[in-house]
Amino acid sequence: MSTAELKEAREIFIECLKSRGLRYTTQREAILETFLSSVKHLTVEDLYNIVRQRHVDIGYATVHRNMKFLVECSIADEIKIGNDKARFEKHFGQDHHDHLICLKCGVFIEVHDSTIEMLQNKLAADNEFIPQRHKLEIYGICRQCR
Amino acid sequence: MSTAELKEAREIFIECLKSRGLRYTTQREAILETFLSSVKHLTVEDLYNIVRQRHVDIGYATVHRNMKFLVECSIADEIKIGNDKARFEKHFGQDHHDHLICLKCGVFIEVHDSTIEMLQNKLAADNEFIPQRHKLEIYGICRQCR
DNA sequence: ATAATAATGATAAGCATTATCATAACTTTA
DNA sequence: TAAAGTTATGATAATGCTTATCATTATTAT
Ligand SMILES: [Mn+2]
Ligand SMILES: [Mn+2]
Ligand SMILES: [Zn+2]
Ligand SMILES: [Zn+2]
Repeated sequence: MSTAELKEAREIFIECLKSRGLRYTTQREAILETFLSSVKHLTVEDLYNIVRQRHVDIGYATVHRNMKFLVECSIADEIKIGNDKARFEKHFGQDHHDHLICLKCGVFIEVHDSTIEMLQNKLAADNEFIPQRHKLEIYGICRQCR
Repeated sequence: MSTAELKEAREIFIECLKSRGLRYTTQREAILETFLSSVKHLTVEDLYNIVRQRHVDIGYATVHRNMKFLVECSIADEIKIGNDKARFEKHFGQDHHDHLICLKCGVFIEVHDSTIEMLQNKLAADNEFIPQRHKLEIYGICRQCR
């Protein structure tokens, strides 16, 4: 994530907070920056451990709470697979994509197919259903784990 | 579900049990028949409450355990949405389908598009990924809840 | 400075799922 | 059939993730 992107995300975050009468704290800044500068698809626990390197006394609940809040602000997306811990990835500034998920190593491969997206909308329309979001996950074995 | 289908499912179940040295008990029969004759997408708790009408002393753990086992025997499929309770539907004798899920009333609308399925396989192939199963869920508002 | 408001961090609660285990039921062996 | 061996059941405990609670701290408004 570039400095400019980080700056823009921070502005969105601050704006989202302000609109609800909430404050931009040092914890929130640390969580936002950690999230934006880390690899994708991390859990709250992963992020908590990274944030603590810089912000020793931060609480797990604070990280959890604010990751949920980043989702509300459309800065993060939450990914939930079965009963596993939720994982997070950037939403803001990133194109929509789906995931190929390796059953052996757990890697997430990001993919996109606009024809699939279009056909999904058609399925919804055929059923007089108003789609808001969707989830497409393909589980299998990745190249490395073959 | 027709009588013939029920009979066939029972045979598959018994065969699956036998191959593992397990027994076809009255509880297992009650759970299988309840599952096959009920509407789709019920939770273990739902099924537990229905089975109890006929089999008063059955335990929740037994229903849970055996629904998992029906999945192993490819008689049932488990559907897991977010942190909700798992739901089950028939696998045996039913074509693969995806779901439109209403965010208001929770209804599951079953849909299928073979072009989407084909394009999913292409996505996997392009990434040298061997697909085993997938999950496509479209969340939105159904006709009734409009 | 004082009062009001929100955030934090520790911890408890909630909830679905799964494990444990004593007892019961069933099957095999003698 | 009786005894021994095996599996299933049902009650309940344990687990794991998520979320709620609340006393304390920090920030903002008056
Ligand atoms: Mn992703
Ligand atoms: Mn279905
Ligand atoms: Zn892999
Ligand atoms: Zn609806």
